[in-house]
Amino acid sequence: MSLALYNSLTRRKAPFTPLNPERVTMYVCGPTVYNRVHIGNARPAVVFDTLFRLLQTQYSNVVYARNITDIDDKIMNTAAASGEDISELSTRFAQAYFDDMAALNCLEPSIIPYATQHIPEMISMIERLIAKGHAYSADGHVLFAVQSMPNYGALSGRSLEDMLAGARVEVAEYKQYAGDFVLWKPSADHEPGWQSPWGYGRPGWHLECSAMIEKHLGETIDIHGGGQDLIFPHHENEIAQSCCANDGQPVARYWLHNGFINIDGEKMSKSLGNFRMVNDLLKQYPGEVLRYVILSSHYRSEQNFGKELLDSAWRSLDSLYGYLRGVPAGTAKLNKASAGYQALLDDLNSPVAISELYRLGKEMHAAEGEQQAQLRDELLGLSDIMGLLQQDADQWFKNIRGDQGISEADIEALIVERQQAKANKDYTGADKVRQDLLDQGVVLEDSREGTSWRRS
RNA sequence: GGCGCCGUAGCAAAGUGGUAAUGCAGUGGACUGCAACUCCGCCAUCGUCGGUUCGAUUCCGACCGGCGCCUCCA
Repeated sequence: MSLALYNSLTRRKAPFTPLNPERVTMYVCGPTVYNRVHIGNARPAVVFDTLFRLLQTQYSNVVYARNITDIDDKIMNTAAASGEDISELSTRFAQAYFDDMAALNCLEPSIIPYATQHIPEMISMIERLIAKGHAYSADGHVLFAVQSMPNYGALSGRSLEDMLAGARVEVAEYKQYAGDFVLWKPSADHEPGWQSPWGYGRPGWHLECSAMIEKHLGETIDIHGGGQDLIFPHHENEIAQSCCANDGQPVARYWLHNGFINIDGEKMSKSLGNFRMVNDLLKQYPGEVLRYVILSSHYRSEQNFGKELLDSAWRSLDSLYGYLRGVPAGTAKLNKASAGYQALLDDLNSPVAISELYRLGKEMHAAEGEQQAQLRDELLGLSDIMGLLQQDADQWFKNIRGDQGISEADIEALIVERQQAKANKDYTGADKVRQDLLDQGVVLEDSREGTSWRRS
């Protein structure tokens, strides 16, 4: 089976065929950098990183771009509130985002374009849209005229009338039509901005993606991804801008959208105060645990994050690493005929692929010698696509869990002490040592070769 | 009001027109000085009610319950 993807535009799953197999292109909407990112931002990063890895098993040249939105009213407000320079603030949080995503085993995208570095391209696109009758300037703004585009609303599946019927926002008086959206807006003197044919101002939110896609990836890309909340208005407007600027050329052929993450059954929101920042979670859980949780459900479904889920994911990963522990290190080797790989090709069915990890792990554990080595390599080949099992198994169990733990030297010393007690048939003493260690999160495992330990 | 999504064991989560993968937890047993690890076994009829069908968790309809989006940046 070859890769099949669910396309939000057609609302169905279809075989993926790139425009140019020699250069497969993917663009994913990255964060607006005005704060630490929350776990909801991590989902698209992990999901599309997995797709990036998967595509690379099929095509030799995959170009993956994920942008940084570094000009935006939210950034301006945050900077104004703290007095920090806007570029310093956005640079700081962009780096924080990179750090967080790296902790989740996300590969670096091929290209990381920044909005502020593409102002000329955006201005040029606006000029084209005006020239072609799709945009107009009014009162220092430039607006996209949605009525000039016949099938505006195709992605989100709504008609202009429907959208306006439910509109709950007052219509600015400079708009010719209530549904028109901003391409360029004026900045006050003290606000960040750039000179343009329409005066000092800054770009509208949607424009950067259209301009950067065109510049770095081309008029029409293969895959465009992002969170479900971006379907409307962001992606709808991106389509409008790019398509109209390029005489009807589609901007993306496959639109992929991941579902939301909720916290304990509720949407993350400021009013509920239930944002889960990736950085905070990383203080309690290895990044791989967060990644495992994200991949343990299908990317299009809603996912509910909670402590129980995270703890259980950690124990689940312990099982997988447990199978690998004691098996000599190997080299990942992808078996393209395997059920796990086929599951990933089927619209990224990571839950099934993960279940195959267990099957392979069990088989490997029961096997010996060359057969075991083969199964190990196959296991690693599959887990590599998902960015899981990226650590040495022994190390996984020795890493300190939580805030702090007893040192390795102290553990070893206590084990020696217990051996002595056992040799003296002082089982009460031996058990006490074990219980003491257990109380500190260390589990002892006796075997013919001696006593080993792990943190739990 | 408009558009759309979801409802599978304690917690998660796949899946299929022919009686439901997998993980965690639980539980019975083997192993162990006792444990841990590991192994063997057990643990669901798929929100409710109708319809279509030889047969539905899977298709259709209704209902109940939960949720998302509906434009200038919450």
